[in-house]
Parts: sequence; structure tokens; C-alpha cells
Amino acid sequence: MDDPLLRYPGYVLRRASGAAMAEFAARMEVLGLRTSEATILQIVAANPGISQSALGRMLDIQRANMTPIAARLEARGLVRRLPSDGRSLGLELTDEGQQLAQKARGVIDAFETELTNRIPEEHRAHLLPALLALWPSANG
Amino acid sequence: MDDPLLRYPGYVLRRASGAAMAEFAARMEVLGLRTSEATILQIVAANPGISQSALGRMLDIQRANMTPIAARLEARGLVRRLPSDGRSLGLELTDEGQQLAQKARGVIDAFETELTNRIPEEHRAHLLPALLALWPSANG
DNA sequence: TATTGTTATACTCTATAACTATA
DNA sequence: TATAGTTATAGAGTATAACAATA
Repeated sequence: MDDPLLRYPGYVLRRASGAAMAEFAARMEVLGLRTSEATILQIVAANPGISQSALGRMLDIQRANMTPIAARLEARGLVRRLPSDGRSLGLELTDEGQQLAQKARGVIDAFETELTNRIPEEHRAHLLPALLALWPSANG
Repeated sequence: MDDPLLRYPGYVLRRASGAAMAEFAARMEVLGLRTSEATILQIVAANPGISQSALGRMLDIQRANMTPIAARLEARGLVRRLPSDGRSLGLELTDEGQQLAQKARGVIDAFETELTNRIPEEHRAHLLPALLALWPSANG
């Protein structure tokens, strides 16, 4: 049983990402959050008032797909949507959203630390810059 | 506009993977192949007679999800499904499947080379071992 | 004219349960 | 008992088109 694709970084990138994300999703589920929701809470915490569109552009989530996500977070009382310029909605965390975002941040930190620790020391520091370099829109 | 998650390898892994895979899928679409189909053709080419189940285990694709994929490849005349031990189906490429697999392999090679070349030389050789290390089932 | 948010829709990928046939 | 393939189904992510309201 031979996988001839294992020598390709792009292929291994996809497989490793899938595995890591399944693991991450399982941890977020304990908090009642999907991966996208946990991410959005972090971004809104760091950028209060950010619009749905801007958030979508940052996360590569279509405007049309942001609507139900933001509505669900609002319905759960984690986020407020305040009209800002008449056509835009600015997002803010509620107190409950702040608390959950902070809890999620702790789980994220632990997960990322574990992930990093799996990598032999000699390669560890190279992963992040390598990933950022091959990800075109990371730079604008 | 600040993304506080950009310093986390796991998060960047997900975002970079998504971007790379969208790019890859666009190139495979020219050949009429989805990412999973292109991958399967490569694996079957290297492991003629492999069963659907074994293929699924290699690629982290559920048995139940392999069925329609394999059936579609067979319907397109790219793959033969030969009963092997009575309950198993062994997969083989047809001549047409061989040709398309080879064409896909060329596109994969070009893509992977481009991806690799985006990475600064100092980090380049570290990506693959780092990804394999943080991907648990790569070793099991 | 361009942008924001929305609705509707569709496709892909993924996951589980249940069934049969075979080992 | 365990495994292989199948069917049905559901959830999640993603993509496009079209619309009203606003800049």
C-alpha cells in the first residue's frame, strides 16, 4: 500500500490540515462552537465594530454565507449587530460573547501548543513562515 | 483590521490549505476531475487491485463515501471494479484512466513545484517534514 | 455605479446508521 | 464476529445569482 503523493507538500498540506481541523472542531464542539464561529469570535474581539463584509473578506467567507452565521451568533446572544453606516452592520461581542471568546481562546492556545510540540525542534520555527509564504492572500 | 490568529500554525494551516486547494481544484477541473478523483487515480495507478475500503482508509474517506466516487469513475470508463474475494472490489485503471492519471500527474507536479517555489529557500525543506510530524495518522 | 446585507439555491465533502453478503 | 460494499440521510462549507437599500 503505497501513497505516491506523500512527497508533495500541497497534498500533505491538505491531509494534515483536514486531520488537524477535525481534531480542532471536536474541541470547539465542547464549547458549542463550530470552527468558523470560534474564529469569528476571536476576530470580532480584536476588531469591535467590524462589518460582516469586512469579516467575510478577512476569512474568505462569502458575504452571502456570513449572514446566517452572524444571525446565529446574534440569536445565541454572543454578538450584537449594530447598524453603522446605514447599509453596514457592525459586530460587537456581548458580555456572554466575550466570556465564550476568552474560553475558546484558551482551548485554541492549548491546541496550537500541542500541534507545535509535535514538530521536531529543527523544523518547528519554519512552519509558520513557510505556510504564510505559500498562501498568496496572506499578504494582501 | 487585525487577525490575531495569524500567529497560530494550525489556523494558518487551515487557511493556506483552503487557498491552495481551491487553486488545485481549478486546475483539475480543466481535466474534468475533482481533487478526490485526481488523488484516487494516482493511488490506484500505484496500487492496482486495491480495494475500495483500503483506498478509503488511505485517504480518510469513509467506505460509504467511496461507493459513489468509485461508481462515477467506473461510469466514466476510467476505472474497472473487479470482484476479488467475493466481498471486496479491486480497482484498476483502464487505458483511458491511465492516460488521464498521467495527464493529472503532470498538472500535480507543476502545481507542487510552483507551491514549493513560493517558499523562501531557508524554509523550503522544512515544510514537508513539519507537516508530516503534526499529522498523526501519517505515521500510523 | 459600487457596496452591504439578504434570500434562494446548489454542489461538494463529510459523517452515521442500517442493511446484505461474505470472510 | 468482523469486514466490504451499498443505500439513505443529514450536516457543514462553499459558490453564484438576484434583489432592495444605501453610499
